[in-house]
Amino acid sequence: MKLASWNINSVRLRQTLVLDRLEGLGLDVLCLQETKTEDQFFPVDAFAEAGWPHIAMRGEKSYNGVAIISRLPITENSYQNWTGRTDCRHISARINGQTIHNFYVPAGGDEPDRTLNPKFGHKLDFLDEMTAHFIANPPQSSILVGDLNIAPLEADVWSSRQLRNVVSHTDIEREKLLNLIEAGGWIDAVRHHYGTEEILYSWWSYRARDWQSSNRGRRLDHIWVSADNQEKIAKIDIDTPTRGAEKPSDHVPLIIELAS
DNA sequence: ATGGCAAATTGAATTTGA
Repeated sequence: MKLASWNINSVRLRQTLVLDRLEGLGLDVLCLQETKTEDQFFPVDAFAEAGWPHIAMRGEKSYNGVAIISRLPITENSYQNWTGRTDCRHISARINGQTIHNFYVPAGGDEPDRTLNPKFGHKLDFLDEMTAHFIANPPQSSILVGDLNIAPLEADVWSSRQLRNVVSHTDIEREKLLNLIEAGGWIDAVRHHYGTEEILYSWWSYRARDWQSSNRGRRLDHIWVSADNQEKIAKIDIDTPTRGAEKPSDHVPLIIELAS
């Protein structure tokens, strides 16, 4: 099974980009985050015509929104309202015997202090709930993907020292994400494939004059697999060139090929 | 350690992203 995860930053604005970049890759499943549209406006016909007729989505106006788009039938799907909100940050689907979780973890605002910044508290609570959930429900034949908005390792950011107090790379976030992987029973498939030293990014800010030459990236997007899937990881790709497309998303697609 | 940007909404300015 071949699966991609991509924070698309508006699926309606970039539906042509998605189809252009991903058609021809032989993808079975495409997981999108930040679709930024209500379900009634999701471009389902365009995906169906391109060969992905099965869609499980959860969107709202303006913000957030996730979708699992599949060539293969979706046998069941569900979602959870994490931290008691209905803000469309999670959907899961069962496809070809695998349970696929697609997450958009809160960005967390600017100030890394939950007493000053409720958004940071929301992010930490979200991670705590995810951890408790997967401890109580250990994943099996499962894949977890998404924009988790945390770059946990030194080699996940352009400067660990300069980003140590910047939301996405603070100690508490890094600890919570690594604990979620460990205690939650997940394998970081990207790091399993590339090792912990190689510098890897999945996001580059829109604000850089030249994203490529400044190259101040962060690995905020992730693909994890349950332990029973570890030996099936056949290939991992981070599609960096997509950041250089016309009207790009600030995130690039991550692709995993899992042997069946 | 940001920030030079971007998208969606509501109506040129605001919110959010990270």
